[in-house]
Amino acid sequence: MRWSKTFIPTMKETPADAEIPSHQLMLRAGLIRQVMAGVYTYLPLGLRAIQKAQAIVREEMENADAVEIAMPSLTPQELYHRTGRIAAFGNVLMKFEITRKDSRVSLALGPTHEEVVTDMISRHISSYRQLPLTLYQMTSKFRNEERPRFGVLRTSEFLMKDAYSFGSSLEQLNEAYQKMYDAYCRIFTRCGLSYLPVEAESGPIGGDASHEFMIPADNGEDHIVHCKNCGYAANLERAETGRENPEIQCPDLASELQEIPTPGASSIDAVAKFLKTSPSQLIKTLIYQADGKPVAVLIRGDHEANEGKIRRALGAMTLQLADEKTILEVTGAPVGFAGPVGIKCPLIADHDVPVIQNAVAGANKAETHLTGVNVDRDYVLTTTHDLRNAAPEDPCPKCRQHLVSVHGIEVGHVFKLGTKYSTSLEAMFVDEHEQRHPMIMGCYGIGINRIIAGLAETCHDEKGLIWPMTVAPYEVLMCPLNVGDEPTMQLTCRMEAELKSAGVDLLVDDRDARPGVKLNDADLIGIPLRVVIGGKGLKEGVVEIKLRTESEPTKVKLDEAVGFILDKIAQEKGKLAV
RNA sequence: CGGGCUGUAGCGCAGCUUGGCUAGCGCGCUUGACUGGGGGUCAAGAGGUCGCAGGUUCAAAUCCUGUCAGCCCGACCA
Repeated sequence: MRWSKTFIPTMKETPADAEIPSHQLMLRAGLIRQVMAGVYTYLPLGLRAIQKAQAIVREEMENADAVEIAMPSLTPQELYHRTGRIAAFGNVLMKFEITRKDSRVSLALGPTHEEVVTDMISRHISSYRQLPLTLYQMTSKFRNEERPRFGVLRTSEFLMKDAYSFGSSLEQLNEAYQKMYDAYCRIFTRCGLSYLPVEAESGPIGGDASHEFMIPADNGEDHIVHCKNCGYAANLERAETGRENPEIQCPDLASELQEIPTPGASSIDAVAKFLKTSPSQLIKTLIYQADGKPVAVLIRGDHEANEGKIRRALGAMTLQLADEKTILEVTGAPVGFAGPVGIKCPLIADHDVPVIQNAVAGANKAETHLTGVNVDRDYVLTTTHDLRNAAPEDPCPKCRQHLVSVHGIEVGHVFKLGTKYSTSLEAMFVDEHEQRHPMIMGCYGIGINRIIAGLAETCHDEKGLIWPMTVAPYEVLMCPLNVGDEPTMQLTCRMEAELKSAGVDLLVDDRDARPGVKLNDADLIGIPLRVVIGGKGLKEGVVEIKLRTESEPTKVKLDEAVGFILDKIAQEKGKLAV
């Protein structure tokens, strides 16, 4: 391809709206343009990178015995009613109505396709002999993000590879899951991404039922805790913390329970400051409604409550923070002064709460806190639970060494679904004993755009992008420095023909521009191999060949150049081979 | 949905506080000349409903009200 024939609008200056490197560079290098918040057009360079990533994903999916289909973006709302996800998705699902003759049809743009695929399978698979089966597709997904952000990392329309496995047994599910897990590792390695598989919020099956694939990056939205010692990695929300403390009793050194007026101090920080103590000395008492019934959740003041863990500990279906009215009823005080002592609802506490000696807690009385609060004497617990998010100072749950906290961009998620969708959509099979069972499913997603954005975010320098050879929009960029020079262009055309016939993805910068402009653009768009053809080199009978990652070019004799380039490409690809 | 910020040429910005000449600057773009190895020089140009609507005023980019859009923080996110 000739630069003059394609569309690569590079920008010297950074658009003011872009804050994170991937967004800035993808705009400046002419990969994307914004249409509206959370919606982007992919320009030729961006699209080519996407297509390279897709090709790798496709290869690995086929390799893992998944077969490609294409489901529509237009889906009937009725299916989401049947699985209960019309409510679960809420405003995230893009719903609309169309008119056909006299009837109105309720549609939704597919946010993911569990319903559509399961419904289809339920009509065509009825025997254990037809299982297992894994289907996948790469199509646009639609989610009405309340707040799209971070450029192309979180958008309302995005490309996702989604796969669904159907099996007749747990063994089949586990096998499909493992194949996908392995395929994902191969995909991200081949794409040149450094990634971290982390334990994620688990599904109905529990255990190791869900993993997210994260790209460690400062601008990532997800929080991960990672143990450098044993390799344990988990989503912050999922990571286990603390252990049950068997000795729940009042310490000997307990001081007296004392009521202290704390006017205006209702937040943890305010109370700690007011009483000149640290937040870790406080008991945070959160009033929740679990399946509609109030419950007080005790967390150490400097810790963060984890609603998923609380819900599981209570065995509740729904959990939400109580409203002011309920709080007033249960505690007898406005929001901010709840405490475990004398509260009129059940208590549940995190492991780290009863070990606080002479704690500070709300007095269940307006503008008042208690000091010298101790378990056993002042409030009663029979057991404790893991109810909070991991904190960076927590020890690794596996090896007790230090955890580090990092941000990550989620690029993939594998999930053991179980029978949630097959049950509600009646995707049943008959086993060898003529018994009917719901199929056991798994689902597996990859954000294709995030592969590209993640690379842009993590692989760049001050001059621009640095593509890995495998997903680069082009493998080689030829820069004839003076397109008006006859010998330069003769050589360029000859090499162009030879490289093309050797199957090289080639971009030729044939613009009549200053060398500085071309070389700076070359660095910006980050094509991995650059070939400079200029007067200086021609006099010596050489071209200059440089990897984007190298600082100095190699001078290569004209008749050896093509071979040299082919070797380099193979070498670079070899580094990412699996 | 709460909080903050910003809308002036394709991009980056100044002007607004204190209303007043024909709305400016840099980059980019067009034409020509010179130039030709890291965003070159000179010359001549094109390009604007100052986000939109209403109001105040003799007069609005500037003040007021409303509205729309974008960005950031938070809440939310199968």
